[in-house]
Amino acid sequence: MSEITAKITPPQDFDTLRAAILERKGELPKRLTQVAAYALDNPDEIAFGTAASIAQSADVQPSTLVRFAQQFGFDGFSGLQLLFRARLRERTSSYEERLRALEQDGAALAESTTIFNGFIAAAHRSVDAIAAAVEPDAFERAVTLLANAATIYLIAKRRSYPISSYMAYAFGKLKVRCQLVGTSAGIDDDLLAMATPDDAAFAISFSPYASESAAQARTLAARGIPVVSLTDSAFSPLAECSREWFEVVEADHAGFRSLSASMAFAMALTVSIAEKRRRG
Amino acid sequence: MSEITAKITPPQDFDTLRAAILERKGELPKRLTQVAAYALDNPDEIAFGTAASIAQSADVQPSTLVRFAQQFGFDGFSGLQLLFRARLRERTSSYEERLRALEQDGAALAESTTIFNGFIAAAHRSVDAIAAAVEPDAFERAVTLLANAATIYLIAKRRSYPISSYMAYAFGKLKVRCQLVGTSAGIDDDLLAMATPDDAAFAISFSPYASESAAQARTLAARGIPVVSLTDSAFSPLAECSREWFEVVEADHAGFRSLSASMAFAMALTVSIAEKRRRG
DNA sequence: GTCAATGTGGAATGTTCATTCCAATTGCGG
DNA sequence: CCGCAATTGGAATGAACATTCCACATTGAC
Repeated sequence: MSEITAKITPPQDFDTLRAAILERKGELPKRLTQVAAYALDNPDEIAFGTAASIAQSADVQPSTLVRFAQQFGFDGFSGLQLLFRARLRERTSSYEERLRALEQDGAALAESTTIFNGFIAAAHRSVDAIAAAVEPDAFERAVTLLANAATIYLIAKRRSYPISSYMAYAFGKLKVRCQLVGTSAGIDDDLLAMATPDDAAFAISFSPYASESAAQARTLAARGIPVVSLTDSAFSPLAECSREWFEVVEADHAGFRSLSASMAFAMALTVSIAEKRRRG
Repeated sequence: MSEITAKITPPQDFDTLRAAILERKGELPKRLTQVAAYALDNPDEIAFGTAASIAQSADVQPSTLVRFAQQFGFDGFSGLQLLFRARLRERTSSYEERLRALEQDGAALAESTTIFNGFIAAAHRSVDAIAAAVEPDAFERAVTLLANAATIYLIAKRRSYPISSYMAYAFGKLKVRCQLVGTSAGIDDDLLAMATPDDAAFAISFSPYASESAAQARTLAARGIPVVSLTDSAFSPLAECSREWFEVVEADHAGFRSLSASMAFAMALTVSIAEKRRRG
């Protein structure tokens, strides 16, 4: 009983699999062709369903699904299904695929190159994520709120400080009055004591949240000063005391995050506010 | 044994569930709060994983996941998981709609939305540009140079200051000695006078170039201290006095630039340096 | 028309998984 | 400090599942 089907290595990503299916579609037996057509037409079903449910939809037996997967070098149906799931995960950020292509050369790459590519990919994903997460209406409300403020207080400590410092720089250029809170010790609270309900605040804080930022935001909110915030989780203490808040999930590489997406958001907010003021 | 938990009907869609979780996050026990945070921060994991794998990631027991789901009226964990899957199915289409709206450019859109989309697109382009522009070998050389320095001096003024300030923050966490130059008036030159050829400098400057940054970099270079720089043009005064220099062209929107690509580069450099040191 | 080879359906199997249950622990009110 | 209730961890359970296997059907060759 000589094994004809030499052990082929299965496709590693969805596109390769798709190409392989299309290529062999003609030479496949009837039922397997049926599965092939169904798989390419209903990839989402394959990703989420169970073998039994998919088999029913495609009008074949579960065992046929297994045979189909084995035709393409997988151990069983589950291995093939993983590729369909991965596709769904990465559809938003196709950069994962690009990165994996980069990493395939990876053995020969210097570690610094791997790290660099990782941060580039993370930046892309982060920007995609914030583009999807920010609701235009909420953004517009936040802009209006801040544009109407006499002075905008920018609250940020530690990791988020670079963002607010860039906003302060840009506001300066744009002739929008703002006050950076979070620089050096002590004077912060005195500064904030001067804020009135005619003003507004923009607070930024990422996990692990600096307790002063949250406390300051809460204090301002309690005094009737509207707070807009940028944070990385709905569980942030900032979320609950803000009129409007936005979530930015900076993808990380090896546990470190760049601020790429936050920076883009911050500049969009800054310029939008200035523009709204200019127009009256 | 009177049943207290009257049979509540579970949320029917993801947004409702999300709202319910946020609403009750305060009154939930510790482990369930942990699950709540994990679920909202890693929805994709919930959608695809098995109860066991998710439990491990979230650092709880599988049974806790079931209890969590039951808190919100589901029979078990599987019912809750369905909502996370449905969300993923729908997200793809809504994200594509968003991109289409982005390209249609603005008829009915609020101005802030146009600006926001513009900065998102600019961030994408910038990151692509720097990924293409940075040569791995040069990057590796720069990392080596800076990793060997006793103290790393970070020179940046104005627009580039937020980047160096984030690097300084990260270096602090990573236990890499560095000195931020460019904060307040006067003391800069005194600081730099202490630098020796065992040290190194990383300078950042974008057009219009702050004259002090260029002058400081030149002075250091003349004293035999290696300088690495990040700038936006080959004509930058920094380029000529640097051992290694990198070009980042931040795409702009309406004349304003975010620092998205520079931030990604800076973090890649920072982490690479720390990693190289750690490995000896 | 017969035989062999290939393809197919469906039951049987063994594994993985969600769920349940109970004991141990923690936190809280007295 | 004690006792009770709520919460938690982890093993036990039973259901759902992918996979395998075998009998049967179909196809194509001689």
